[in-house]
Amino acid sequence: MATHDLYQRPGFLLRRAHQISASIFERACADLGLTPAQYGVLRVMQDHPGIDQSSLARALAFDKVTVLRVIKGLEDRGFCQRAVSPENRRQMAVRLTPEGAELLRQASQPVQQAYETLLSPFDDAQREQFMGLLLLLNTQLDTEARASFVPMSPGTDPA
Amino acid sequence: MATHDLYQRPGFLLRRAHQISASIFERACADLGLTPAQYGVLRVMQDHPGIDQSSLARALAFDKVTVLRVIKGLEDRGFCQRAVSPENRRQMAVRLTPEGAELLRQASQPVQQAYETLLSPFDDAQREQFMGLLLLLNTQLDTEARASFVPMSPGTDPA
DNA sequence: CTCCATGCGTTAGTATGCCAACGATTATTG
DNA sequence: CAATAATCGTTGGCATACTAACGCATGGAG
Repeated sequence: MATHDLYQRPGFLLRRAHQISASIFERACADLGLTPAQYGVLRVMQDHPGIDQSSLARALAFDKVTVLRVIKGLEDRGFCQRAVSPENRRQMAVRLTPEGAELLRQASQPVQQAYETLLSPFDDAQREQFMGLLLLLNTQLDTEARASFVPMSPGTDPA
Repeated sequence: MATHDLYQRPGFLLRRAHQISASIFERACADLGLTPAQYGVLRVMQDHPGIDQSSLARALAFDKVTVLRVIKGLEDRGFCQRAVSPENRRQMAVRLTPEGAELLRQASQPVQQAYETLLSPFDDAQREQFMGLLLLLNTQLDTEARASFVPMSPGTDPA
């Protein structure tokens, strides 16, 4: 009878939890005008300067169209640059501008605060449980996507 | 240093888990062309015939604009009807059509299947933990929203 | 009864997330 | 080398999700 109580369905609770999480993040970073997606994209750019857009999308399990739009928005605001890759003319190499790096520095504190707020209903043991279960669900059900992406592989993180 | 590993941030894991959950649901209900949001709206209509759009939105913690568009889409496909409430001309009373009720019957099996797939990485104890933690997070962090809505209150569910 | 605040539905705009399709480029394969 | 397949970026379209603002109806205050 799992279909009876709508509010106890895992899909419903997950959707709502994600909604709350995004809301907390956006409120914490409202001064910077930073959304969770934008933050994720900037973080990957920071760790992998010159990464191409499709690899960036795979790294975050985002759609490449979504990443394209997020990057364009960040570029318009001066936080990153795009240039055709010299190695492969199909690819656009993206990287942070100094302004983008500065934005990430300024975001560090509010992001940490959002993290604390989101997990505030839990004690330490529950936090560990929650993260572990989420990680298990993600790794077990995550077909392809980030599987092919190797973060921190040798030669991928210059500078 | 919680900001260091992007992939271990709860917000990232929640977003990804929600994404996976929605994907599983949509795949299971692909034949019916049913999304999680549409299913939720239909379920509330079933439980509360004649409910107005804003109350429906609060019941699901949806935005009322989102609910409006979902309902219009369902109306276009013949699964629900909208009519100005005789009691309050500001409100639109929505209810299932027989086709909508039939759709919900046909969805019952695939929805159950999606539920099973989503929780398949967990054993029974983990399922209970996971649901409990999600419920705790939602209830603790859910300001207003569904708080004002009383499902199954006397006089709210006419035949 | 009249003014005013509130609530509802709607429109418009922005941001995420998906799929399908296209041209361009690269890799593969015969 | 030439034909084919695969990949990348891009555009367009659809479905969520939010905010802001507006017209309209209702309820309450004076």
